[in-house]
Amino acid sequence: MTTRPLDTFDKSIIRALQRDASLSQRDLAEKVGLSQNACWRRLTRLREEGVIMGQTIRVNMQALGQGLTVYAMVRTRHHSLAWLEKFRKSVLAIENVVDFYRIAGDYDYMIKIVARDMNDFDRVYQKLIGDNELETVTSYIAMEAIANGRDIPA
Amino acid sequence: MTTRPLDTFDKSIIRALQRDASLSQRDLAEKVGLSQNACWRRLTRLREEGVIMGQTIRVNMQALGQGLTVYAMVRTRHHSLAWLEKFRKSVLAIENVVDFYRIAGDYDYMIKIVARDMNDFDRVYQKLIGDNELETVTSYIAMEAIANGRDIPA
DNA sequence: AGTGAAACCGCACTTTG
DNA sequence: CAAAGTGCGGTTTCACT
Repeated sequence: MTTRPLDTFDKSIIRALQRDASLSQRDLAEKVGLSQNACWRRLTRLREEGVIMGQTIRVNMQALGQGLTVYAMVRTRHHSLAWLEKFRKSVLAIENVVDFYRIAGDYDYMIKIVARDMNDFDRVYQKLIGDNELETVTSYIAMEAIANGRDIPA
Repeated sequence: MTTRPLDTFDKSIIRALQRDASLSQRDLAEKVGLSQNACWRRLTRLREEGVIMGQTIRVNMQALGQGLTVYAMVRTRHHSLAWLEKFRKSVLAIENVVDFYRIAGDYDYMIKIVARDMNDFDRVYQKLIGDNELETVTSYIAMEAIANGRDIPA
Protein backbone atom coordinates (compact mmCIF):
# COMPACT_ATOMS: atom_id res chain seq x y z
CA MET A 1 0.00 0.00 0.00
CA THR A 2 1.58 3.24 -1.20
CA THR A 3 1.10 6.11 1.16
CA ARG A 4 1.99 9.42 -0.34
CA PRO A 5 1.44 12.10 2.27
CA LEU A 6 -1.61 14.17 1.38
CA ASP A 7 -1.35 17.92 1.57
CA THR A 8 -3.96 20.41 2.73
CA PHE A 9 -5.59 20.69 -0.68
CA ASP A 10 -5.98 16.95 -1.05
CA LYS A 11 -7.50 16.69 2.39
CA SER A 12 -9.74 19.60 1.71
CA ILE A 13 -10.99 17.93 -1.47
CA ILE A 14 -11.64 14.72 0.42
CA ARG A 15 -13.47 16.50 3.20
CA ALA A 16 -15.69 18.34 0.76
CA LEU A 17 -16.51 15.21 -1.22
CA GLN A 18 -17.24 13.12 1.83
CA ARG A 19 -19.80 15.71 2.82
CA ASP A 20 -21.25 15.91 -0.69
CA ALA A 21 -19.92 13.91 -3.59
CA SER A 22 -22.40 15.47 -6.00
CA LEU A 23 -20.42 18.71 -6.05
CA SER A 24 -19.57 19.88 -9.55
CA GLN A 25 -15.94 20.44 -10.44
CA ARG A 26 -16.52 24.17 -10.47
CA ASP A 27 -18.04 24.25 -6.99
CA LEU A 28 -15.45 21.87 -5.61
CA ALA A 29 -12.59 23.94 -7.01
CA GLU A 30 -14.08 27.09 -5.57
CA LYS A 31 -14.64 25.49 -2.18
CA VAL A 32 -11.06 24.29 -1.84
CA GLY A 33 -9.55 27.39 -3.38
CA LEU A 34 -7.97 25.98 -6.51
CA SER A 35 -8.44 26.55 -10.22
CA GLN A 36 -10.81 24.12 -11.86
CA ASN A 37 -7.97 22.54 -13.73
CA ALA A 38 -5.67 22.02 -10.76
CA CYS A 39 -8.52 20.65 -8.73
CA TRP A 40 -9.51 18.22 -11.46
CA ARG A 41 -5.94 16.92 -11.75
CA ARG A 42 -5.74 16.29 -8.02
CA LEU A 43 -9.06 14.53 -8.01
CA THR A 44 -8.04 12.28 -10.87
CA ARG A 45 -4.83 11.45 -9.07
CA LEU A 46 -6.56 10.67 -5.79
CA ARG A 47 -8.79 8.26 -7.64
CA GLU A 48 -5.89 6.63 -9.47
CA GLU A 49 -4.00 6.18 -6.23
CA GLY A 50 -6.98 4.54 -4.62
CA VAL A 51 -7.33 7.16 -1.91
CA ILE A 52 -10.81 7.80 -3.25
CA MET A 53 -12.20 4.34 -3.88
CA GLY A 54 -15.59 5.12 -5.31
CA GLN A 55 -18.86 6.85 -4.84
CA THR A 56 -22.03 5.76 -3.06
CA ILE A 57 -25.34 7.14 -1.94
CA ARG A 58 -26.43 7.49 1.66
CA VAL A 59 -29.73 5.70 2.06
CA ASN A 60 -32.51 5.95 4.59
CA MET A 61 -32.58 2.48 6.08
CA GLN A 62 -36.06 2.93 7.54
CA ALA A 63 -37.43 3.81 4.13
CA LEU A 64 -35.68 0.79 2.68
CA GLY A 65 -37.37 -1.36 5.28
CA GLN A 66 -34.07 -2.27 6.90
CA GLY A 67 -34.66 -0.57 10.21
CA LEU A 68 -32.95 -3.03 12.52
CA THR A 69 -29.24 -2.90 13.29
CA VAL A 70 -27.52 -5.52 15.41
CA TYR A 71 -23.93 -5.94 16.50
CA ALA A 72 -22.93 -9.55 16.93
CA MET A 73 -19.76 -10.27 18.88
CA VAL A 74 -18.37 -13.69 18.08
CA ARG A 75 -15.92 -15.97 19.83
CA THR A 76 -14.78 -18.80 17.60
CA ARG A 77 -14.00 -22.34 18.66
CA HIS A 78 -11.57 -23.30 15.92
CA HIS A 79 -8.50 -21.42 14.83
CA SER A 80 -7.07 -23.35 11.91
CA LEU A 81 -6.45 -21.29 8.82
CA ALA A 82 -8.78 -23.41 6.75
CA TRP A 83 -11.60 -23.07 9.24
CA LEU A 84 -11.17 -19.32 9.52
CA GLU A 85 -11.17 -18.95 5.77
CA LYS A 86 -14.40 -20.89 5.54
CA PHE A 87 -15.90 -18.82 8.34
CA ARG A 88 -15.10 -15.56 6.60
CA LYS A 89 -16.57 -16.70 3.32
CA SER A 90 -19.67 -17.84 5.10
CA VAL A 91 -20.14 -14.49 6.84
CA LEU A 92 -19.43 -12.43 3.75
CA ALA A 93 -21.97 -14.45 1.82
CA ILE A 94 -24.70 -12.93 3.99
CA GLU A 95 -25.80 -9.70 2.38
CA ASN A 96 -27.12 -8.38 5.70
CA VAL A 97 -23.55 -8.13 6.96
CA VAL A 98 -22.46 -4.53 6.67
CA ASP A 99 -19.25 -4.51 8.72
CA PHE A 100 -17.01 -7.40 9.66
CA TYR A 101 -13.92 -6.91 11.80
CA ARG A 102 -11.44 -9.19 13.47
CA ILE A 103 -10.90 -7.70 16.88
CA ALA A 104 -8.74 -8.00 19.98
CA GLY A 105 -10.29 -8.62 23.36
CA ASP A 106 -12.80 -11.10 24.79
CA TYR A 107 -14.21 -11.72 21.35
CA ASP A 108 -12.66 -12.61 18.04
CA TYR A 109 -15.02 -10.98 15.53
CA MET A 110 -17.46 -8.15 15.41
CA ILE A 111 -20.23 -8.31 12.84
CA LYS A 112 -22.61 -5.47 12.11
CA ILE A 113 -25.86 -6.70 10.66
CA VAL A 114 -28.85 -4.87 9.23
CA ALA A 115 -32.19 -6.57 8.90
CA ARG A 116 -35.84 -5.82 8.20
CA ASP A 117 -37.00 -6.85 11.67
CA MET A 118 -36.40 -9.38 14.41
CA ASN A 119 -37.64 -12.25 12.32
CA ASP A 120 -35.30 -11.34 9.55
CA PHE A 121 -32.43 -10.96 11.99
CA ASP A 122 -33.18 -14.34 13.50
CA ARG A 123 -32.91 -15.87 10.07
CA VAL A 124 -29.43 -14.35 9.69
CA TYR A 125 -28.49 -15.41 13.21
CA GLN A 126 -29.57 -18.99 12.65
CA LYS A 127 -27.59 -19.10 9.44
CA LEU A 128 -24.55 -17.71 11.22
CA ILE A 129 -24.56 -20.27 14.01
CA GLY A 130 -25.84 -23.06 11.79
CA ASP A 131 -23.05 -22.79 9.23
CA ASN A 132 -20.19 -22.28 11.68
CA GLU A 133 -19.22 -23.90 14.95
CA LEU A 134 -18.95 -20.89 17.19
CA GLU A 135 -18.06 -20.67 20.86
CA THR A 136 -20.27 -17.68 21.68
CA VAL A 137 -22.34 -15.07 19.91
CA THR A 138 -23.46 -12.03 21.87
CA SER A 139 -25.90 -9.76 20.09
CA TYR A 140 -26.42 -6.11 20.86
CA ILE A 141 -29.61 -4.77 19.40
CA ALA A 142 -29.46 -1.13 18.33
CA MET A 143 -32.30 0.82 19.92
CA GLU A 144 -31.42 4.12 18.32
CA ALA A 145 -28.92 5.27 15.72
CA ILE A 146 -27.59 8.52 17.09
CA ALA A 147 -24.95 8.75 14.37
CA ASN A 148 -24.22 6.43 11.51
CA GLY A 149 -21.44 6.55 8.95
CA ARG A 150 -20.07 9.98 9.73
CA ASP A 151 -17.19 11.32 7.67
CA ILE A 152 -13.70 10.00 8.24
CA PRO A 153 -11.49 12.80 9.60
CA ALA A 154 -9.23 14.18 6.87
CA MET B 1 -41.52 9.17 8.78
CA THR B 2 -43.64 8.42 5.72
CA THR B 3 -42.83 5.09 4.21
CA ARG B 4 -44.12 4.66 0.72
CA PRO B 5 -43.43 1.10 -0.33
CA LEU B 6 -40.68 1.01 -2.92
CA ASP B 7 -41.21 -1.08 -6.01
CA THR B 8 -38.71 -3.17 -7.92
CA PHE B 9 -37.52 -0.25 -10.05
CA ASP B 10 -36.85 1.98 -7.05
CA LYS B 11 -34.92 -0.77 -5.33
CA SER B 12 -33.01 -1.53 -8.46
CA ILE B 13 -32.02 2.12 -8.76
CA ILE B 14 -30.90 2.18 -5.14
CA ARG B 15 -28.91 -1.02 -5.52
CA ALA B 16 -27.14 0.28 -8.59
CA LEU B 17 -26.30 3.62 -7.01
CA GLN B 18 -25.06 2.13 -3.78
CA ARG B 19 -22.62 0.10 -5.84
CA ASP B 20 -21.59 3.09 -7.95
CA ALA B 21 -23.12 6.52 -7.54
CA SER B 22 -21.06 7.92 -10.40
CA LEU B 23 -23.26 6.17 -12.97
CA SER B 24 -24.61 8.51 -15.64
CA GLN B 25 -28.35 8.81 -16.05
CA ARG B 26 -28.14 6.98 -19.33
CA ASP B 27 -26.25 4.04 -17.88
CA LEU B 28 -28.43 3.93 -14.81
CA ALA B 29 -31.61 3.95 -16.87
CA GLU B 30 -30.27 1.20 -19.05
CA LYS B 31 -29.16 -0.87 -16.08
CA VAL B 32 -32.56 -0.76 -14.40
CA GLY B 33 -34.51 -1.10 -17.63
CA LEU B 34 -36.31 2.23 -17.78
CA SER B 35 -36.30 5.15 -20.16
CA GLN B 36 -33.97 7.97 -19.16
CA ASN B 37 -36.87 10.21 -18.37
CA ALA B 38 -38.75 7.79 -16.16
CA CYS B 39 -35.56 6.89 -14.36
CA TRP B 40 -34.73 10.52 -13.79
CA ARG B 41 -38.18 11.20 -12.37
CA ARG B 42 -37.89 8.32 -9.94
CA LEU B 43 -34.45 9.40 -8.86
CA THR B 44 -35.62 12.96 -8.23
CA ARG B 45 -38.53 11.60 -6.22
CA LEU B 46 -36.36 9.27 -4.14
CA ARG B 47 -34.20 12.24 -3.26
CA GLU B 48 -37.16 14.46 -2.40
CA GLU B 49 -38.62 11.76 -0.18
CA GLY B 50 -35.35 11.39 1.64
CA VAL B 51 -34.90 7.76 0.70
CA ILE B 52 -31.65 8.80 -0.95
CA MET B 53 -30.08 11.19 1.53
CA GLY B 54 -26.96 12.23 -0.30
CA GLN B 55 -23.81 11.14 -1.99
CA THR B 56 -20.38 10.40 -0.54
CA ILE B 57 -17.07 9.00 -1.56
CA ARG B 58 -15.57 5.82 -0.20
CA VAL B 59 -12.14 6.64 1.15
CA ASN B 60 -9.10 4.57 1.88
CA MET B 61 -8.61 5.07 5.59
CA GLN B 62 -5.02 3.86 5.53
CA ALA B 63 -4.14 6.42 2.90
CA LEU B 64 -5.85 9.08 4.97
CA GLY B 65 -3.73 8.07 7.92
CA GLN B 66 -6.72 6.92 9.92
CA GLY B 67 -5.85 3.26 10.07
CA LEU B 68 -7.10 2.42 13.55
CA THR B 69 -10.68 1.44 14.27
CA VAL B 70 -11.98 0.85 17.78
CA TYR B 71 -15.37 -0.11 19.12
CA ALA B 72 -16.07 1.32 22.55
CA MET B 73 -18.93 -0.19 24.53
CA VAL B 74 -20.15 2.16 27.20
CA ARG B 75 -22.23 1.69 30.34
CA THR B 76 -23.44 4.98 31.75
CA ARG B 77 -23.82 5.84 35.41
CA HIS B 78 -26.50 8.50 35.12
CA HIS B 79 -29.80 8.25 33.34
CA SER B 80 -31.45 11.63 33.68
CA LEU B 81 -32.58 13.17 30.43
CA ALA B 82 -30.37 16.18 30.92
CA TRP B 83 -27.30 14.09 31.56
CA LEU B 84 -27.93 11.88 28.54
CA GLU B 85 -28.41 14.88 26.31
CA LYS B 86 -25.11 16.32 27.46
CA PHE B 87 -23.42 12.95 26.95
CA ARG B 88 -24.65 12.70 23.37
CA LYS B 89 -23.51 16.18 22.52
CA SER B 90 -20.15 15.48 24.02
CA VAL B 91 -19.70 12.29 22.00
CA LEU B 92 -20.92 13.81 18.75
CA ALA B 93 -18.49 16.68 19.20
CA ILE B 94 -15.63 14.24 18.69
CA GLU B 95 -14.95 14.02 14.97
CA ASN B 96 -13.34 10.60 15.37
CA VAL B 97 -16.75 9.14 16.23
CA VAL B 98 -18.10 7.46 13.13
CA ASP B 99 -21.02 5.47 14.53
CA PHE B 100 -22.94 6.01 17.74
CA TYR B 101 -25.77 3.71 18.79
CA ARG B 102 -27.89 3.30 21.87
CA ILE B 103 -28.12 -0.41 22.39
CA ALA B 104 -29.89 -3.04 24.47
CA GLY B 105 -27.88 -5.51 26.54
CA ASP B 106 -25.08 -5.29 29.08
CA TYR B 107 -24.04 -1.93 27.69
CA ASP B 108 -25.90 1.25 26.96
CA TYR B 109 -23.98 2.71 24.02
CA MET B 110 -21.75 1.53 21.24
CA ILE B 111 -19.32 3.99 19.73
CA LYS B 112 -17.24 3.30 16.66
CA ILE B 113 -14.11 5.41 16.59
CA VAL B 114 -11.45 5.90 13.94
CA ALA B 115 -8.05 7.28 14.84
CA ARG B 116 -4.57 7.74 13.40
CA ASP B 117 -2.94 5.39 15.89
CA MET B 118 -3.04 4.30 19.52
CA ASN B 119 -1.84 7.66 20.76
CA ASP B 120 -4.56 9.39 18.86
CA PHE B 121 -7.15 6.93 20.11
CA ASP B 122 -6.00 7.42 23.66
CA ARG B 123 -6.58 11.14 23.28
CA VAL B 124 -10.16 10.43 22.21
CA TYR B 125 -10.61 7.90 25.00
CA GLN B 126 -9.36 10.30 27.65
CA LYS B 127 -11.70 12.96 26.36
CA LEU B 128 -14.60 10.53 26.43
CA ILE B 129 -14.08 9.46 30.03
CA GLY B 130 -12.89 12.89 31.13
CA ASP B 131 -15.98 14.74 29.96
CA ASN B 132 -18.54 12.19 31.10
CA GLU B 133 -19.01 10.17 34.26
CA LEU B 134 -19.22 6.68 32.85
CA GLU B 135 -19.66 3.38 34.62
CA THR B 136 -17.59 1.27 32.22
CA VAL B 137 -15.93 1.58 28.86
CA THR B 138 -14.80 -1.58 27.12
CA SER B 139 -12.75 -1.07 23.98
CA TYR B 140 -12.38 -3.57 21.18
CA ILE B 141 -9.48 -2.80 18.90
CA ALA B 142 -9.99 -3.79 15.28
CA MET B 143 -7.12 -5.94 14.08
CA GLU B 144 -8.40 -6.34 10.55
CA ALA B 145 -11.27 -4.88 8.55
CA ILE B 146 -12.65 -7.82 6.63
CA ALA B 147 -15.59 -5.80 5.37
CA ASN B 148 -16.50 -2.21 5.97
CA GLY B 149 -19.58 -0.28 4.91
CA ARG B 150 -21.08 -2.81 2.54
CA ASP B 151 -24.26 -1.94 0.71
CA ILE B 152 -27.57 -1.98 2.55
CA PRO B 153 -29.80 -4.73 1.12
CA ALA B 154 -32.47 -3.23 -1.13
C1' DA C 1 -11.48 29.29 -23.29
C1' DG C 2 -13.76 25.94 -26.29
C1' DT C 3 -16.27 21.62 -27.34
C1' DG C 4 -18.79 17.61 -27.03
C1' DA C 5 -21.51 15.25 -23.87
C1' DA C 6 -24.56 14.90 -20.23
C1' DA C 7 -28.19 16.57 -17.18
C1' DC C 8 -32.44 18.60 -17.00
C1' DC C 9 -37.18 19.23 -18.03
C1' DG C 10 -41.44 20.20 -20.84
C1' DC C 11 -44.48 17.94 -24.12
C1' DA C 12 -47.30 14.72 -26.53
C1' DC C 13 -48.42 10.57 -26.67
C1' DT C 14 -49.19 5.34 -24.94
C1' DT C 15 -49.90 1.86 -21.46
C1' DT C 16 -51.71 -0.20 -17.36
C1' DG C 17 -54.62 -0.92 -13.27
C1' DC D 1 -59.80 8.15 -14.92
C1' DA D 2 -55.28 8.34 -12.81
C1' DA D 3 -50.66 7.13 -12.50
C1' DA D 4 -46.61 5.95 -14.74
C1' DG D 5 -44.27 4.66 -19.04
C1' DT D 6 -41.93 6.17 -23.74
C1' DG D 7 -39.57 9.07 -27.10
C1' DC D 8 -38.31 13.65 -28.69
C1' DG D 9 -36.10 17.84 -28.44
C1' DG D 10 -34.14 22.11 -26.73
C1' DT D 11 -31.60 24.66 -23.18
C1' DT D 12 -28.26 24.71 -19.62
C1' DT D 13 -24.48 22.97 -17.30
C1' DC D 14 -20.57 20.17 -16.83
C1' DA D 15 -16.27 17.50 -17.59
C1' DC D 16 -12.33 17.50 -19.75
C1' DT D 17 -8.88 19.35 -23.40
